[in-house]
Amino acid sequence: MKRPTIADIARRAGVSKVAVSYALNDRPGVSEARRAAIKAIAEEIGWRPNSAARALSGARAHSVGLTLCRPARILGVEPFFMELISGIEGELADRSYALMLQVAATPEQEAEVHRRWWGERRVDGAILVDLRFDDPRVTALEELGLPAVVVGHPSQAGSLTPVWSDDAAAVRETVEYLAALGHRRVARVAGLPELVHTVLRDQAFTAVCEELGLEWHAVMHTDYTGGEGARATRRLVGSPTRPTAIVYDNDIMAVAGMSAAQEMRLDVPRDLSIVAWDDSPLSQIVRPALSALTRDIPAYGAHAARALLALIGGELVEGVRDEDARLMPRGSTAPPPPVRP
Amino acid sequence: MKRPTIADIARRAGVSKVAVSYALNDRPGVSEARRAAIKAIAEEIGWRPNSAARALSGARAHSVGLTLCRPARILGVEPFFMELISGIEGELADRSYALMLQVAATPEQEAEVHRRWWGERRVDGAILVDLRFDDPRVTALEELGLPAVVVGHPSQAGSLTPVWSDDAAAVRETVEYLAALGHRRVARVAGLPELVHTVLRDQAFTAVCEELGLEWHAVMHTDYTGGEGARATRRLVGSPTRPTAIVYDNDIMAVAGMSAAQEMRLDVPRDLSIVAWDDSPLSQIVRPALSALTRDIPAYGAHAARALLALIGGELVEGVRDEDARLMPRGSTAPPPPVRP
DNA sequence: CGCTCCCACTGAACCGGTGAAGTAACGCGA
DNA sequence: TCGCGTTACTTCACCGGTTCAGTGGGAGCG
Repeated sequence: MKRPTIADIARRAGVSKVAVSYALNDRPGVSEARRAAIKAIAEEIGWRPNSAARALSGARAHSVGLTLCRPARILGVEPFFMELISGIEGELADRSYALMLQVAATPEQEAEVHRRWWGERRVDGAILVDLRFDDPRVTALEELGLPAVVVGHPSQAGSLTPVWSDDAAAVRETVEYLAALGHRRVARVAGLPELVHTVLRDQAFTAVCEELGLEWHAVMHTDYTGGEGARATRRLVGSPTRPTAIVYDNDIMAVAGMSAAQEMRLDVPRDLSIVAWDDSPLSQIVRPALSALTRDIPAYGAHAARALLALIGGELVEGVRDEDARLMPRGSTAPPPPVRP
Repeated sequence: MKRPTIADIARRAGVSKVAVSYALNDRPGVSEARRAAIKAIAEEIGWRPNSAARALSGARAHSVGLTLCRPARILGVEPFFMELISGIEGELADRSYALMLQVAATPEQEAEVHRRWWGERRVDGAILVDLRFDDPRVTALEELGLPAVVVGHPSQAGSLTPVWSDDAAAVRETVEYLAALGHRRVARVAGLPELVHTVLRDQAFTAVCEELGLEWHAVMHTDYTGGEGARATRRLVGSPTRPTAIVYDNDIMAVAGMSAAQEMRLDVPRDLSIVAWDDSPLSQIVRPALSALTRDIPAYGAHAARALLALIGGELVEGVRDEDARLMPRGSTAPPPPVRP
């Protein structure tokens, strides 16, 4: 099957290639009657612009890139990424931009992928997630001059455009909520300490706990897996300073932590309150249902995509502050036990 | 920042563009000394082939497409897709092929995406998942002549190359295992009935149950969400013909079902045994841990990608039968209660 | 009536590779 | 010494769009 080109249309319309190009791109240079005729022919023979040809002359690839850097098992179990991708997609599809996806092993490899994409002119822009401190990807993208949006905090986004939500506010809401319930000993089971948002949440957590004058607080870092979530929980719960509430950085760890606590004969929420960061169907199907910090992740992705498309279009885009996560109290949080054994 | 082209290399090496092309592509036509010199220059100035230019002349886009068609929430919560993507990626990255991802609302829209990709020469091939009966995507890809691999059963793959695992064997293993434990009343909470693998599993389930002469068996269809999994469970468990074992089509429903059963004061596995199709970290963090049908999904994706690349390379590829899922017994299965109340 | 300006449209060049065909230099055997 | 084949290149054309610099004709205007 032969793909039609503008030359085919030009022949059938009895005009030059250029007239066809003008007509199809809604640019001046052809009469309205001719434009309509050309468009009709294009429609009839099912013409589509050859993206390679377009990219070659117009210097637009009409696609954007997203790299991920987590092991397969973790990527799979974190609903965050797929929901984010769905949101990005929706926005891109409207403008018939394509999304290139690449999974890498390290941030350095991700930067290398960006360099390759740029060199090969494969993408017009990139979206960064899982921002790190002194992130090599930020440096690489700045050097290349490739338009990019960082899904993460402005402080580490360099000159790239940040799309972010204020995790500190959500942390504050959560800790205040727990304190209001009467909790005085709280812990946070956090994700990878090299990620910016982990540290920002850590800092906010510590600051709010101290501000509220809580008796005791602690932060433990993990790799986001259920195994580490459970282990951290056992450690916390088994220690003499046992917390009465734990906030987890994702729902898998929260579920694992809840299971671990239940195995240690603790009742959730009577003996231990649990909060998960990032809501997902998972939070709602376990018993008790998890109190969770919820936000519209597909919308988050859509905002990032929209900002990127604007950047690519040459607009000057300030960072976009997305809405903060909101605490959704469910069955896993309650006042702490009145007396500690 | 200006991207170097082969013309730049040619100028510095004092040869023609074509000589550079020959040298860089390891084709005869240049002396070894010159080839080495040219490659050194390319390396030094960081040259990368412009993918658009290459695609325009060579007719290879060096990328493959994957479309998904499920709502964001379900995509997110199903580890299957991300793990599959990881596997596909690994294989593609080795040959520096890119992956284009698109989320669509319906199979018809997916077919439309394929048509667009083909028309725009954006991809050299496509991977199909969630195969349906009389799948419009299969027809579209056959018409277009776009190389494609179907992750699904050969019977519905048309002339496309199937990469599949024999779900019937896994169903048999599971039901025989449950029967050997003593279960005589079993149910299957299945996914979408329009998907081929759902129906094949349904048929195998029914056939094996009858073959083994079980007292009672049933299949219920859902949309894969935890909510429907829980609802199906409540219905099954609340009915007079209450099953002693339920097999779920994904782990989210299995977890939801287990929660629902526990809320109804049933003990898992004493009163009800539970098996999940497709293992994931989730199966292992809940209590009791879920007995699950496990398989190496990234490897599955890698095989699909490899088959597609071979197809694109012009090889004749027979279908690839992947290894079957294996039952991994854990704490959620046990002999049924001796006497029914 | 002649001049300018605008409109509708065309030809040529270009983007950065690849493929086919042509050519000069060289080695080698007859 | 000539003819032939091979090697190591070069030149030309092409992929399918876009951009730029024309160009011819008609309307508008003084």
